[in-house]
Amino acid sequence: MLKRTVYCGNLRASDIGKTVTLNGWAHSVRDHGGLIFVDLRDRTGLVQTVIDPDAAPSAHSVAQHIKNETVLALTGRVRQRPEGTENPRIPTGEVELEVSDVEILNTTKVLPFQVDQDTAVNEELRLKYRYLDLRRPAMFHKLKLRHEVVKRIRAYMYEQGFIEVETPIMTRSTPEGARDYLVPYRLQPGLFYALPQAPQQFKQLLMVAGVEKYFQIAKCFRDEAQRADRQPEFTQLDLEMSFVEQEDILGIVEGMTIDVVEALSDKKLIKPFPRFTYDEAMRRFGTDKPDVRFGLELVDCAQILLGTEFGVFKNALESGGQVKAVRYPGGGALSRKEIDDLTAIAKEAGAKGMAYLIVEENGSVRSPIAKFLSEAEIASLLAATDASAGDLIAFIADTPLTVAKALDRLRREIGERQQLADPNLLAFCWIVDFPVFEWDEENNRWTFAHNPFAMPHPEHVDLIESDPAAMRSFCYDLACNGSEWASGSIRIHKPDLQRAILRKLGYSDEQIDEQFGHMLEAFSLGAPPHGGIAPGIDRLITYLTGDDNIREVIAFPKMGGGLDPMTGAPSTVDARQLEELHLEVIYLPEDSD
RNA sequence: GGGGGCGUAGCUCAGCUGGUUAGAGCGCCGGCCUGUCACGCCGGAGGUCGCGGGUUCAAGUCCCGUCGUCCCCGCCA
Repeated sequence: MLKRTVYCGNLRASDIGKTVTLNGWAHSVRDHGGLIFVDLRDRTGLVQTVIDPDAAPSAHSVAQHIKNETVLALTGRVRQRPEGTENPRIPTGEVELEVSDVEILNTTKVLPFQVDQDTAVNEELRLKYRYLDLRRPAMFHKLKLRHEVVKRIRAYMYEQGFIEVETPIMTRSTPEGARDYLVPYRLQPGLFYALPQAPQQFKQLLMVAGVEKYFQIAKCFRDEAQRADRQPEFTQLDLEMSFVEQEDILGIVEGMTIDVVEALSDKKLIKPFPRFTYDEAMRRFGTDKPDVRFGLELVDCAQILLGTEFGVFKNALESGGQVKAVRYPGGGALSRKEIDDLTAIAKEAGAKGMAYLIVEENGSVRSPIAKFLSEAEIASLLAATDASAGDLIAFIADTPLTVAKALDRLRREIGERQQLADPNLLAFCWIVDFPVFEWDEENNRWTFAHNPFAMPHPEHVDLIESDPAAMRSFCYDLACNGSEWASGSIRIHKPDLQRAILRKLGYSDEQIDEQFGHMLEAFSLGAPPHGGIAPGIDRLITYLTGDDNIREVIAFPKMGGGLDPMTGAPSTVDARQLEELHLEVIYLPEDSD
């Protein structure tokens, strides 16, 4: 085999005159009957090669069999392209390879789809032939970018004194959180390992072990329904530090994020990252992961509507609810149907309806609810929402949670429709001081709002019996453009407090000892104060590439049901395997659910 | 579990209010072509219109069911 002496994409005018060998794939072939042009591609890029029947007759006869994606070794002399035939669209466009020897290393059948074009291809087909999909330069660049990001993150973490430690993939199932993937235990019937949803307990135990600064590029597994930004297995930068406070963790992650984004992309950042408490984010944006690339903050109308006669608003306020509004710039031009669509979005979020005011060009107001409101109320509402001619103001009156949810949806919808968000901006922002508990209406019990290991604010610890909902913790999320990308907390490091929190979550002491005993014991054996965070690597890459689907930045992702059309996983297994694992598959009748 | 979109040639798609033999571009096969770069020109092959049922003189088109996939809700410490 003719072995490569240089990569295709690296050839430049400075190489003119050199005899080189290239290895790669035929990206496109242009056979003129006489001259044959082959654009040869390797992972660095393309270079044009020319096979001349007069200069190299034997090479030419072999080259006639070259088709797209034929695997080649080409030897020849690098030369300047004839004047007027340079290709300024590719970096190697000044030169070409004058081929003297052609070796066909492998041929190809008809391709399931063309790799030399950027036209959209059905995703299932791309995933079935992912190795072909990844040959496309745009896909390779994503793999490469991901590599650069992880490399840069590692360098940053090493520089900061972190130690990289691997934690087990086969571990113990945890009762809370997402559904676990289970691995049957062969040596004893009925026992299972679980794949980790995160290395949470291990990293805390590494702090007890005195590692002090730990990180890992960690695979995590959650058996939950997929979304565009969720895969059953995904990757996090998992980190934990001892003898630190919240500020130390935020500083490390903010510094790392800025370093990576500025080194590896052209995206703009807001520095320093804005910070909101959870309560403030909910009040101003209706969500704990706001897209702060645009304004349109929620406006609380309670003060204005204190004495209102409008039943819907009045009832909401009197029953402890809220009336809040969001401005839709230019929304006055919406048709009746478009307003109905907007209302449907609010209803899908749980709202009973959506009231609105439209400001006409002459300053008058058009609205189904105008007749229920006084002129003073309308004037105050317009002033409070900063409304101007052509705007629509959408109102939601309901419980605080529903108001927040509905207006968050509306705000995002408006932002998207009006293209208010700068696509070149990565607006990271911190959300801090999450609640410790939230009330689970469905199951009539307290559940944790963030994670069960988060340290409550010390001044709130006494509220655990009197007002658990008011307790706040040293929990923090880092959001970006409306999605969550990192989540962490300062942890509880004393057994008594951890036990008290778990009790409040409804665990009996027996259950606590059974499921968390090893943690509590560790905390009683000299656990240092510690905390950590875990940013999502896959999502970070999509921020940098602009992809809206996480599958685009994962080499071998899974489809919706967790299926891999390339390998056919998941698959059935031999009866003998099942027997060894003490498992029996039971097929329930169709309608048994 | 629920809602919505999509499913026509190897790939990407068009196919109107149902009406001759279901089309285009790319790819593939054959021929021509010595400066192209998505080379060009000529010719050709290739379709159970996802699957099943129904309405109709007639279904890619309308209806019902079903399967696959994508997005969203639920779910996701």
